[in-house]
Amino acid sequence: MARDTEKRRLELRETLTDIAERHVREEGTASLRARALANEAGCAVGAIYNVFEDMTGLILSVNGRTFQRMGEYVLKSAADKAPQKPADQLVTIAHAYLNFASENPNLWRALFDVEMPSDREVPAWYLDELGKLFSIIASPLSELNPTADAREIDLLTRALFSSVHGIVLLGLEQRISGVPSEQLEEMIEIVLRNFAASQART
Amino acid sequence: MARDTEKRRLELRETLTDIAERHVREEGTASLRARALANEAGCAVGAIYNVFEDMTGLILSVNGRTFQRMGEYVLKSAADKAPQKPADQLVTIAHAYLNFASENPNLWRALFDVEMPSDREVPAWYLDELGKLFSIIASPLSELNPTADAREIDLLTRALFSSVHGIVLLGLEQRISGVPSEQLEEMIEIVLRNFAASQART
DNA sequence: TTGTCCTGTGAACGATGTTCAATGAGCTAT
DNA sequence: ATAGCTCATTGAACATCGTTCACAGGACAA
Repeated sequence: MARDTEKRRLELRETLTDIAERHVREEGTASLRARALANEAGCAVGAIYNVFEDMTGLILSVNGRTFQRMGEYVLKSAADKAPQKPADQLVTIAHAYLNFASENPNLWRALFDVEMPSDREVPAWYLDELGKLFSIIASPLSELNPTADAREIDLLTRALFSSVHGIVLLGLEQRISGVPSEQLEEMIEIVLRNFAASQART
Repeated sequence: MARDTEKRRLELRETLTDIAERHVREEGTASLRARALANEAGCAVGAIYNVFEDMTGLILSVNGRTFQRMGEYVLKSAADKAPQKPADQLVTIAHAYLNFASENPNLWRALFDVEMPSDREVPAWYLDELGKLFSIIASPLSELNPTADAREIDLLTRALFSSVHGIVLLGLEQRISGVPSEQLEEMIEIVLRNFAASQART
């Protein structure tokens, strides 16, 4: 019996995540409604709270999938163009990140829009996924600068990721930056290549 | 009579903006309540809507002040250290931006958190203020690269601003990046100096 | 059949931003 | 001074929202 309900709940979790994912993709996180979800899933509103802690938990579940897909997408992009010089790898990775974000703007934005009540802690897998992204960047960086120790590489990784993230973020917010998306690739390339060039001189 | 009500409304606008600014500074945009504001201002809830289009309009009013103060702060920081070489100017400006953001995290975040209904347009002064920030950056950039045309400078400006913005953004979101704030200055400096060095070689 | 769990239910709750009929203050004309 | 009119202000009412929890009803053991 216990097994049975557990299975049913797992299915409901997945069904709800499916529906929520579609909504977020099409309309963004802000338009998620508990009642609409329950309707489409054919369950009661309360059922959502049997399976998720709250709406934020559901969004985190959607974000889990997005992180997964984004990681695969970036890795595949890098693999498809391998072998490349480290600087080119960085550009490839960053462009893949930009591409994923512009093709899935709402899902991508949801990754960073989650409003966490200060008491609630970020799930461990969330930081894990971010760590994976970082490690993809760290690899060509170490190659580019073999003498740097782990702490330096870590710092550079976060700096570069944040930079590219910022360009993508303000770039997709077209109402703020007004930058056409072709130029975003150029901007990313400028920052990364300038960085790589200086790094090589060291 | 018409003059009188206009004056009264202007005062209410300012009073409400005062109160809202304090709330945002202390608790963030998410904790703004129309009823609480009306209470503290000693007016009816409806009065808010006589003076602002909606809550978003009020937040925009707060953001106007923040933009103002931030612009002055950044300019003053640059002036205090003048004269500097272009690369040093860029670092000074970026550090000032970081400083302002970490000293006023909630107010700063509010600048970019405004959720605009897709139909409503961003106020012109909003883009103006951003333009001012950009021009502060563009100046040392032109000096650094005198042969670049306006379009190139514009691109570089947005790229650098977005990069620094990204570092500040993910840096202040300590639960995501976990980067101590001293290292943020270092990260910014790395990106900017590497950029400036490559630029100088051109 | 009866009794005992336990699970899913959905009406109810407490907030929220926003609206709009009603109030009343202040000005004008007599 | 008084009556009448205009219009800004009001705050109760409305529509929604996420979230809860007393309860109904099904599954299983005795």
